[in-house]
Amino acid sequence: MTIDEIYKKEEISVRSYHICKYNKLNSISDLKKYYHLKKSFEGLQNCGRKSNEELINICNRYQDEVTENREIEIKKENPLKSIIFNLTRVQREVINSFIFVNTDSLSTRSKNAISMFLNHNLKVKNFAEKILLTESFDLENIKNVGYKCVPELKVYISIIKDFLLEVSHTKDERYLIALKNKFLIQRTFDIPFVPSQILESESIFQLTDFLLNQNAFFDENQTIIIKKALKLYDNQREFTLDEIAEQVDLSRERVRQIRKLCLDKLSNKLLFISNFNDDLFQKYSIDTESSYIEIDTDVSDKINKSNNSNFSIEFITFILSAYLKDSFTLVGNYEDVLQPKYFNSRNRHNWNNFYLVEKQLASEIDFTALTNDISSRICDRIEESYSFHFKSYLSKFLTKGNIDILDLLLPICENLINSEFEIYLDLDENLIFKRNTNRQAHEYAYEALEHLGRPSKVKVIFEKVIELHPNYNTEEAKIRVSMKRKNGFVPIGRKSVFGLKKWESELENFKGGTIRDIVVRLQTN
DNA sequence: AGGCTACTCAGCCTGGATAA
DNA sequence: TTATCCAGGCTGAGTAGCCT
Repeated sequence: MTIDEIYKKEEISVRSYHICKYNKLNSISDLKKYYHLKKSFEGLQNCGRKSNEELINICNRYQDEVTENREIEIKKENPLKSIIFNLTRVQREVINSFIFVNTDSLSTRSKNAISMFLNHNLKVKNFAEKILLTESFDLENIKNVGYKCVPELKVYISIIKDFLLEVSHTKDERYLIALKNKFLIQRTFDIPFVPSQILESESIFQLTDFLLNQNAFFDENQTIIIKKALKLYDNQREFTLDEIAEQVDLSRERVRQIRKLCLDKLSNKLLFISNFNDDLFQKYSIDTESSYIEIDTDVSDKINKSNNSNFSIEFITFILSAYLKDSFTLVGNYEDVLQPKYFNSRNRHNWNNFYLVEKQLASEIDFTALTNDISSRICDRIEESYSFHFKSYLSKFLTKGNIDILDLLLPICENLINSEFEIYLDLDENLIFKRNTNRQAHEYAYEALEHLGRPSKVKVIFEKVIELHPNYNTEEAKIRVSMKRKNGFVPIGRKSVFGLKKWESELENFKGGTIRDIVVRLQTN
């Protein structure tokens, strides 16, 4: 209680009041301290016997309160210390993630300042040691914190302190987690009401949907932009940047920048959902113990149906990757996959899909190098189909040379190349690169002659070509001119008869060449 | 004063689609 | 097969306003 309050209650005289003010004894505890030290107020200027009695009286009257206050002060200090050091692992984790998310939602300036102050260690122990338990702690002394940041950071610290105290009261994990969810959602995103259905179901998809629609992850414009520019929903219309720009009244370029900005932040924002404890296996038969998770239309339908959502397979996979961040790696480029119109495949593979691969397993192989290699092979001109054994090919991309792991990786990689490149292994597990150049006329003629098996007239060869390839659009003249020596043909005589060069060595009694050639040969023999 | 953020603009590049 | 158009990407320069 302050001296002004005492004076207002008319418990002390004007003289005593002035004595207190003049000597900076502004509260009862100040009076008490002074009295405790000097045992009398008479040493103060203007203080006579009457004022002294009055002030001593006040000290005695409010003694209980003072000692109470002191007790509270002691209680406040010591317990917090012991509370923090006695937290269980779950409690610490809960608080850690709370601090992390709260820090992340600060303004850039405050965030940078506070994480610099904490040496980028946002764990509760460090936070408490540097801020809550340091008596001399003063926000304004933190580098880069100015008067604008102070109120924001004050709220930030008090939220964390409140949360810490609340968490310390209970050890029931389920309760803790529900409490954290509610705290987190309400405080982090400033959302006053969270439907209990979301907290109870603990569905990460419902939560994502809710937070997106509440503009919790991004502000209103940003949310509009990512909803239209990213492939978040099933069967959604693709908008051009110009269309979106018109809706949010910004330039096309700015929309692109915001989209990039949000996309870069999206997975970080989604980390929030890992606070939930969703039972993916029971609900959707997603086995989080397996080495590879594939979301097909069946699973996505199931998810959308039970959550009343309409997420695309790609975004569902993305959400899952955030949720399962500790045990799974998201293989695939998120810009490629989530931005339908995005195309940046300068010298690299442009991904169609995401793949959720168990973390350990994913670290064994360089998926990027693998896809880039296949991609560059496909982009090259392939004059002739070729193939090699897939398993030994894969071993080139192992990061730790752990050959034993290949059996586990093979089905994953096979699936990956099927959907990324539409190329398939044959029965002997060979990877086949099919010819990608147009077949030329002479090749058709060659094939036809091989079928005919003996030197034939152009007309016959042409008919054979048409018989073998009814859809091939060509003419007799084109076939005739294509049959050059360099392409492996030999003309025989002057009657438009052609054979294959290779027959000269394979067949007896076969000698190709023009009449002149034949005469020259006979003469030299 | 100087840093940071949000934003715009111009210029140039690329790949895909389509017309010639 | 080649030329052209178009959407979209990247980059650097620059502005305004706010904050420390």
